[in-house]
Amino acid sequence: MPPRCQSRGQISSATCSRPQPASESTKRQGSTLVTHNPNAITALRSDLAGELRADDQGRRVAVCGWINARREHSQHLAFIDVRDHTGVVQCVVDNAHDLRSEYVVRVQATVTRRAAETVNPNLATGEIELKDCEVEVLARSDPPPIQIDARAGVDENHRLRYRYIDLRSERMQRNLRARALVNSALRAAMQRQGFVEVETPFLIASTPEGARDFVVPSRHSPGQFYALPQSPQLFKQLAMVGGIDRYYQIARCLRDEDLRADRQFEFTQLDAEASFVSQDDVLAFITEAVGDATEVVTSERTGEIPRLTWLEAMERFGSDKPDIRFGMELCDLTEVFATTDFNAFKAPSVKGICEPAGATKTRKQLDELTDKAKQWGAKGLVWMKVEPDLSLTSPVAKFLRDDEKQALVARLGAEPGDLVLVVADELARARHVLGLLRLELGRPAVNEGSLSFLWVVDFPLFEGLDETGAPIPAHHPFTMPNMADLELLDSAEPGVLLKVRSQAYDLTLNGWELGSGSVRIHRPDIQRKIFDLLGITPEEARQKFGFLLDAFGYGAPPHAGFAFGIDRLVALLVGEENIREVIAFPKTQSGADPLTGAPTAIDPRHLDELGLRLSPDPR
RNA sequence: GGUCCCGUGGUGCAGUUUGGAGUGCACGCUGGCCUGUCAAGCCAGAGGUCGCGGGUUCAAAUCCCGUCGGGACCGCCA
Repeated sequence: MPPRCQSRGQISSATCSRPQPASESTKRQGSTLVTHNPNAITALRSDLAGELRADDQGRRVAVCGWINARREHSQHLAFIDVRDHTGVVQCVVDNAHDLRSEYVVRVQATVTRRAAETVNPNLATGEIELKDCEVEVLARSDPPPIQIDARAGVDENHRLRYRYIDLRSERMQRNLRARALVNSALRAAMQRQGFVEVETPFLIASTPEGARDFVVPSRHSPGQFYALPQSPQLFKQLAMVGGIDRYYQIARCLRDEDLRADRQFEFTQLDAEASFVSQDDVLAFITEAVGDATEVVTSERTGEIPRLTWLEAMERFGSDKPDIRFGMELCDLTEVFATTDFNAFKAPSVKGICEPAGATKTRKQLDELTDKAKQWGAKGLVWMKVEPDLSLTSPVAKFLRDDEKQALVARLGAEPGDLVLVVADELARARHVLGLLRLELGRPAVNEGSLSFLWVVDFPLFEGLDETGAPIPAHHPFTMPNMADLELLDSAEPGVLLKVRSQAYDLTLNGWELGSGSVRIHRPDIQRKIFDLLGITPEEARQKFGFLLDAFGYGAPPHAGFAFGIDRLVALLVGEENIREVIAFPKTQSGADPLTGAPTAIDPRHLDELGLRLSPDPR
C-alpha cells in the first residue's frame, strides 16, 4: 500500500517525544504515520477508534480499546465494537466467540467504507468499518459488574465501588475531560492577568476558626498535630506580604463537615489574591476566569454578571445565595399587619410568598409544607388560597380584617388560583424559612435552564451575636469593613454593629455558592479594633494568628482575594446535579470510599509510634 | 444531632398498601442456531441469606422494633 498523504498533517518522528516502540512487533507501520490526531499515535496504535472517518478509507490502522459490544451472526460473520475515549468503531470479524465484553484488544485492520445500506448514521464512525482484522487480546475481563452503556441508572454505591469501570462511561469521560478543560482555561486566564501560581503546604497549623479540621498526628512530636488546610487563606495573604503581587492556585481544600450533593471533604478551589486592588478589580479578575471556563465547556460566553447587595438578596430571596432563575420573591407584609388583632402575626417581621397556581394543593400537602417550615425553625406557617373574587380561603381567614386581606393580596400581586404562604417571626427567621419554602415550591433542578451567575456584595461584617453579646464574623476576622461604615464600629449598640457592611462578596450560580472573597484588613489599627469587637484579646490574637500579625508589621500591601469551587462550577457547566459526578474518586455521604474501603483502622504499632491510644469504644 | 426516601439473582426494577410456595419484567451471563448487524435476533439454561438481627403470626420480601449501608435535605460548612 503506498503511503497516503492526509490533509490533516503529517507526523514526523521528530515531533513525537514519546518512548519508542518496545519491539519490532509493536512498531507502527510505515504508512500509518498519518493521522487525525498526533496524540493518537503510540507504540500500539495509529488512530483513535472514534476518530476514523470515510476519508481514511484504505488505510491500514491499529486501534486499541475495550470491546463495547459483540454481535455474532454465525460462525462466519460477527461484529465487535471497539471503544476508546473518543468513541466506538465497528470491526468485522469471522468469529468473535472468544472476544467478550470489556476485553482489551488491539485491532490492526483496513478502514473500509460501508455499503450504503449498512451505514449507521447514529455513529460518528458509521460510514466506515474495519475489515481484514487481526485482533490481539491484550487483557481479558470478567463480566463487568457495571454495563458501560447501561440503559437504566446504576446504584451509586455500586458505581463508586467499581469506579474504574464507571469511569469508562461516556458521561464520566465527558465530565472529567470538561473538568480538565476548565482547569487549563482557569490557569490560562489567571496567568494572562498576571497571576503567579504558588503552591502552599498541606500540613499546617490548626487554626481555631471555621470548619472542623482534618488533623494529622506528628511522629516527630507525639501529641502534636498538623491540620490539613481548609483553604490556603493565611498563606496567600503572606504571599502578598512577600511581594508576589498576584497569587493563584488550583488548591485542594479539606473540611471535616457533613457532606451534601455539593460538598465533599476534599474539594478544589481556584484560589486567588492580589495586591493594590479594589473589590471591583477582584470581581473583574474572577469574572474573566469564570467566563473563560464557561466558554470552554459550553461555547458560550457569560456576559456581565449581575450584582445584588446581600441585603437585597436576603429581602427578596431569603438567601445569601439566591437562585434568580425564577421569581416568587419574598414580600414584606409587616406594615400590612402592623395593627392586626391576629396574635400569630404580631411579630417583628411578617413576610410572604405567592406561588402562582399553587392553590390546587391538598390539605395533606399543605400540612407537609407546614411541617417543613417548623423543622426549618418557624413557629408555624399560614397558608391562604386565593379565590376567583380575590377573597382568601385559609384556616386563619376569620382572624384577619378585610382591609388586611385586601392589602395582602395587593402587596403580593396575588391572582386567583395562587397560594400564599406567610411566616411571622424574627426578621432573620422569616427570611430564612420563606427562602427555603420558595426553593421547595419553585426551584427548577439546579442543572436546568440557563446558567445564572450572580455576585452578592456588601455582606455584613457580623452575622449575629454570640451568647456573650460579642458579634460573630460573617466571613473571617481579616475582612475589611466598608470604609463608609467605619465609624459605626465605634458604636456600643449591637444593633448598629450588625449594620456594618464589609468588603466581602460571594459568587453564586443557580443557587449554589460558588465561592467568596473579601478585601483584607492590612491596617493594624483596624485589625485591632475588629479583634476587640470580636472579644479576641491581643494575647489570643497573638496565639491564633501571631505569624500573620507579625508579617503585617513589616509592610503589608492592601490586598483582596477570592476563591471558588471548581467542583461545583464544573458540575453545573456539564449539567450535573451532584459534584460526585465530576470527581474521579469521590466519597459517599458518610465519608467512606467504597472502592478503597477508607477510612480504615491502622496498625496498633503505628498508633504507638504516634503516641496515640484509642478510647475503649470509639463508636 | 434531626427529617424523609431507598435496600429483592451479576445489574436495574415490579411485587410490600390488603401476609399465603422466591412469583414476574428488562439487561447481563453460559450453551446452541443464524453471512450485514450495530443497545442484533431466535431457542435453551444457570443464577436468590428479599441488607442484617429480633418480634407478631399457622404462615413474613410484605406488619412491628432495632441495626447496617446508600441517597436528599435541616443543623453544621469563619
